[in-house]
Amino acid sequence: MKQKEVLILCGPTAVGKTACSLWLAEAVGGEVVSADSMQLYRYMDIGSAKPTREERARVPHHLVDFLDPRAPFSVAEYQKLARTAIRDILRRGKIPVVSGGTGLYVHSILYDMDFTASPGDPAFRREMEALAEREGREAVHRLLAEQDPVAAEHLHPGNLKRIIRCLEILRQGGTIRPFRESFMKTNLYSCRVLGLTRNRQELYHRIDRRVEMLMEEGLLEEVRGLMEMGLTEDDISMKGIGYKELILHLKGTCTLKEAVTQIQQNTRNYAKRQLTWFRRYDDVHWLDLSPYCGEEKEIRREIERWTEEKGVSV
RNA sequence: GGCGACAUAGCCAAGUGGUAAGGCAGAGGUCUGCAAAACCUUUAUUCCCCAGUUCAAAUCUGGGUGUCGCCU
Repeated sequence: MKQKEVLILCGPTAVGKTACSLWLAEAVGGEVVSADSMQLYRYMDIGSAKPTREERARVPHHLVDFLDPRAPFSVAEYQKLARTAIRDILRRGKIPVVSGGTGLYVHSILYDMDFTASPGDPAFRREMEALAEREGREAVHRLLAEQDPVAAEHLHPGNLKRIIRCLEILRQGGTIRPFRESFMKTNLYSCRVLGLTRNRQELYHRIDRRVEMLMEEGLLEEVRGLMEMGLTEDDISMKGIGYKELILHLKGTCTLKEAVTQIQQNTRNYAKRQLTWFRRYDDVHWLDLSPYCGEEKEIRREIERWTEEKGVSV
């Protein structure tokens, strides 16, 4: 049986994923499948640091720039779309290169997560949120403890969102699997993971600089346009860093300078969380980009070396 | 030059005699349907310096240094 090879490229924001994903895809003759929860959306080109039209012309891209920012979306949907895209690419005899910084999205491809059992129930969620509002988060946590003590033990009472999700699953007759059990590798494909990282200080500098560049490219205008389309801070797409802060500024809550500083801060915090997420996988091959300052050829060679080592070829 | 206020962690700060709150940043972590989300843990052997009072001082006293404000 022919092995179904899938390459995964992960790493924090601003580490240099886009450039590397292109080199990687070009090196193996692959196609990029994005695992980024913001680049999904149309009209959000600047703030999500989407690959440019030219970059997308070099290599076919999937799951980028196709979703209306007003549409509801979730991992469950992503998993379905990503697996379909991967299947199609494999069918055409090409190698899928999953590239992205959204840990949960990557996880939904890497691991056997099953979302089909219990769909989301907005009414129930609102009801539970109201309960938490009235009687505190502990009350909701207690509710979970009554129904599934083991799950409750694994969740901190403060983590309302996930407690509600557990209650939702139980209510629909589902069961909550012990947390560690979900870490079984999917046998859908054989995955190889390349993780990009950088010296922390350097990464933070790159982030600060990039946010300034996004502003120069017209992020404020982009956000203004989205607001004119009717988007508000309540839309999922507008929870994205760069969008939520500028909406506040446009609504007069803070100065532009404050908003930009906040974007930089939030992006740095986000990058740290991404690293935390990806570090827990022990089968990641880490590539530290810091030593190659400005030496793109060197990085490209490193990536090619990795694909050769792994015996990946078209 | 005179008068006054202030000096506590990288930053903002609470604390007026009883053994250094809190927030932010930083670091580490959690993760099965909003994940660029949500949540958790952690960070000052010491309060500008020196001397004194006291069983006990970030807190009181004296001196020094620095910063800010006002006046000439």
